[in-house]
Amino acid sequence: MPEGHTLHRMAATLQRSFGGRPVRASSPQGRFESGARLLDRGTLDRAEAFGKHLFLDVGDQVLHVHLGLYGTWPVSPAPAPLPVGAVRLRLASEQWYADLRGPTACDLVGDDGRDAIVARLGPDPLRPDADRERFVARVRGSRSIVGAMLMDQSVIAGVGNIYRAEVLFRHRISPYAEGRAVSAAKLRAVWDDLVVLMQDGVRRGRIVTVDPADVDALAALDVDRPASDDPDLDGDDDSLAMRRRRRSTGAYVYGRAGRPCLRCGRAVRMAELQGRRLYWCGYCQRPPRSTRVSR
DNA sequence: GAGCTATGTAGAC
DNA sequence: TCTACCTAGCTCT
Repeated sequence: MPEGHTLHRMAATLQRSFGGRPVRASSPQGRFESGARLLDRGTLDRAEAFGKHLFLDVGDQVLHVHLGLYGTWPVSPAPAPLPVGAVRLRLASEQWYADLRGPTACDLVGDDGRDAIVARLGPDPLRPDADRERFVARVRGSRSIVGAMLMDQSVIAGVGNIYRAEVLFRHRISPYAEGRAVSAAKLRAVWDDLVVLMQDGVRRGRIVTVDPADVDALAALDVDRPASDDPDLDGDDDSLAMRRRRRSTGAYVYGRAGRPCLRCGRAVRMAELQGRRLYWCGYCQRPPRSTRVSR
């Protein structure tokens, strides 16, 4: 779930639900008991995200949360039920409660700790104070491949595996192109696109990278077999069988290994890069002649 | 219900 | 480079 848009949305939700009032804090799991005691009955002054990091100012404490791969922190209407499973931190008010589960980080870091974390991060496309040119200069000044740089949080904060794959496809950039080989104009276009896509992700609460004009064509590509092959598929489009068949991920290339590229029809490729799965179209995103390597 | 996988990162080696 | 973190949605049986 959590790329940068998730954290920005979460910050806004926490601010809206708990902001300006004292909160009750507890650690039903016990692993954050001392921290929760320091937060308890403090007022949430501000919740904000930098990249994939979330910071809450509660009283004189600064809470730092990173959800990692599978952390969650949904806000639900009170009354809070008895905690189920490993709830690292529960925030509660008369109207709302929020159970934090499975985070990579949940610590009290203070202002200095927050500054140190933020200083490690590159510009975040979702923050109005972000410096696009810092991102462009960093990529242009490197021989690292752009597919790796987009996942490097010190280069650009908040982008994860889905936005990486999709934005590179949208701009027909090979993930294996060296940063210095990508033009500044293209990198500015990538940044501007990420701003739009990620803002949209904050609004919707999910990642949508396929242009409306392409949605139907892509969904058609991702139906496993034509409906005529199977009498069970008769009926409306929302039949269970149809939904099971429709494998569309809502992405151009992410999660579509082996399926046809919408633009050229060739199979979308997948490779492991730094322990993460990388998806791209080997034809639409082929590197420029001068830098081409066999892949 | 079991098993697999994932939008991530830090620390050990 | 490998592993821990230890959730939740999906697929398979």
